[in-house]
Amino acid sequence: MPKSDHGPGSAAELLDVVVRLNRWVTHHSDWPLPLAQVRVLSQIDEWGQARTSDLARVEHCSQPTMTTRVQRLQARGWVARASDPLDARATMLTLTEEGCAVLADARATRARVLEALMARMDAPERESVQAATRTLGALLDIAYAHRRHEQNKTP
Amino acid sequence: MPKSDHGPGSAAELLDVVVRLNRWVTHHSDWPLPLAQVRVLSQIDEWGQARTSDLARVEHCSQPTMTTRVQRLQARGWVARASDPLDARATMLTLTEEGCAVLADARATRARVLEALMARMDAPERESVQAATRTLGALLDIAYAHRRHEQNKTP
DNA sequence: ATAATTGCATAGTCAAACTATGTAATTGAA
DNA sequence: TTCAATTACATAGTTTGACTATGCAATTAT
Repeated sequence: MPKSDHGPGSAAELLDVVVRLNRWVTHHSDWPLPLAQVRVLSQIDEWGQARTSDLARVEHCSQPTMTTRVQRLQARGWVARASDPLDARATMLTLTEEGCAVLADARATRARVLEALMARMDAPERESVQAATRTLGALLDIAYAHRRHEQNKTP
Repeated sequence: MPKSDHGPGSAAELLDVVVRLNRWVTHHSDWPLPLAQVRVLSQIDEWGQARTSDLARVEHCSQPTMTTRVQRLQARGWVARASDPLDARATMLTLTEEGCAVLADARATRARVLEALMARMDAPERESVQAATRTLGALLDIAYAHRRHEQNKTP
């Protein structure tokens, strides 16, 4: 039993559960690739296209670090670069077909681990999981909507 | 819109939501400490006490790496080591009072970010979030129960 | 037009992870 | 019991990878 504990239904508890679910799935899906690279692929996929500096910001790393990461992904043929017609300084990064496939594979590998768990649930429990997914999705929508209100912060 | 997509209510979607929620909270709570160290504290807290090699296993790193991490935590006075009376080779790691406080602080910092989000929800929505927390907790219970059945794997 | 800014790349330093190996304690077999 | 095998952890040395500082080219502002 953990020493520290928190009330039921609290935000802290949700975070705790989310972190542990993440960790469990990561632990039980052996994936040869560095997770940091997969996250970059995932971000580019989410945005359709992205700039190096944007990726550095969301990945919480410096811009040179992201530059080298992207170079590695490009060397593997998973990311393509095209110059932005509106701004010749910037380079728009997109996923290649192979990059999409690798990302899909990574996601499927992780999903299978979770599916194996859900297979041990009965129908109403699985329905609860789907409801939970929708609920957390709604929470994320609020987060992303909220983000736009605070984009002018002091650096 | 992302190129790759998956069906609603699927395990993949749950993982996606969970990862993004995690990332959003991490991104919006500025914490001066390396997250890897907090995760170690969290694991020791979860187990009450732990060995270096156990922590290395769950943290997906080599044993020497975990040794140095633990040494850093011990140097900060957050982790205490005691020799296992049943096995003089092993050292049992526990959280100190300060370590507990640091961990609680880290969790509270992250929780506040999520609470700010939930404050923008109405009562029934918050109730849904609590239900989601319980559901994912149940999923984790299945995971942890399942773990005991596969502890004799081929390395 | 020129200064300031922005986006990315490169250079160099440093922290941190890994492999290989060593030491001490425990377990098992002859 | 005694000696080999195993286990838990620590140490040494190498290498990967992240950061700061800086440079160059394109863009924006005055």
